[in-house]
Amino acid sequence: MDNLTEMLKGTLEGCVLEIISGEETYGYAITRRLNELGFTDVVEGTVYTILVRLEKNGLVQVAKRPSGVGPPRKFYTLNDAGREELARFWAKWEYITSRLDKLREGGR
Amino acid sequence: MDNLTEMLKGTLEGCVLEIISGEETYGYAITRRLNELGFTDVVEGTVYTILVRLEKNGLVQVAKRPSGVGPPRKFYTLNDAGREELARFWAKWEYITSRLDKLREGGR
DNA sequence: GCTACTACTTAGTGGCACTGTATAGTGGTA
DNA sequence: TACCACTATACAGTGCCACTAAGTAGTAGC
Repeated sequence: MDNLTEMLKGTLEGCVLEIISGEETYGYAITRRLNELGFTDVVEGTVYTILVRLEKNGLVQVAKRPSGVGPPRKFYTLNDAGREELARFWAKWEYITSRLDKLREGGR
Repeated sequence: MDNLTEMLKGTLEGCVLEIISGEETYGYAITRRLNELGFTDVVEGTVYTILVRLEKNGLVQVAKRPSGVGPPRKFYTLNDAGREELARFWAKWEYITSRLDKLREGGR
C-alpha cells in the first residue's frame, strides 16, 4: 500500500505503545513486528524517533541489556502514564472510525 | 473528544472529498457538515486550506455563485481525478483499519 | 579484511491540521 | 447610523509527526 505516511500520523505512535504493552521489547524488534503486521515501509529510524519521544514524555521505562548477537538492546515497558495514553489512543481511534463509518454511509 | 489533530492528518482531506462527492457544496457548508458529523473542533480556516489544496492538485471543479444571504460562495465538485483520489483514500483507510484491528487482537 | 545482520542515534525535510487575523455581504435592532 | 450576528472566503505563520539519510557499533561467517 502506497504512501500511508499522512494517515499514519498519530496512529503509528499508538501502534508502538500497543506493541510495548503486550511485552517488554526493543526498537529493532518493534520495527520487525510492524513490518509483519503490514506496515511494510516502516523503518528503524521512524521507530527510534517515536521511542525517544515516548521516553521524553515519560510514558515508558527503559532498560539496557546486552544482546549476544549484536549491540546492547534498549528494552521498553509501559508505565502507568503510558497505559493511560494507550487507552486514550484507542478511545480516539474508535471515535474517528465511528465518524468515518457514519460519513461513508452518508449518515445524517 | 480532545486533541484529534494528529490522527486527522490525511483523513480530514478524505472526509472533505467524500462530502463533495455526495453533492456540490462550498467551504462554509462543509465545515458545518463536519461539525454535525462529530468533528466538532474543525473550523473554517482548516477546511479552506484543504479546498485550496484540492484545487491546486486538480481534484475538483470550482464555480463561484452569489448567495443571497452573504458573500458569494465557491461551489466544489469532484472531477475524475478527485473520484480516483477518493477511492484511493478509502482503500488506504480500510488497509490501516484492518492492520489496527489485527494489532489490537494481538494478531500474529 | 569483507560482508551481512543486528541495533541504536540524530540532524534535517515535508506535509498536514490548526491558529489568528483580515475582509466583506446581508439583515435585524436600537 | 451605528452596532451586532451570521454568512463566507483568504492567507501568513506554527507545531507536530512520519520520514530521510547518514553515521556508529557489536557479532558471526567466509
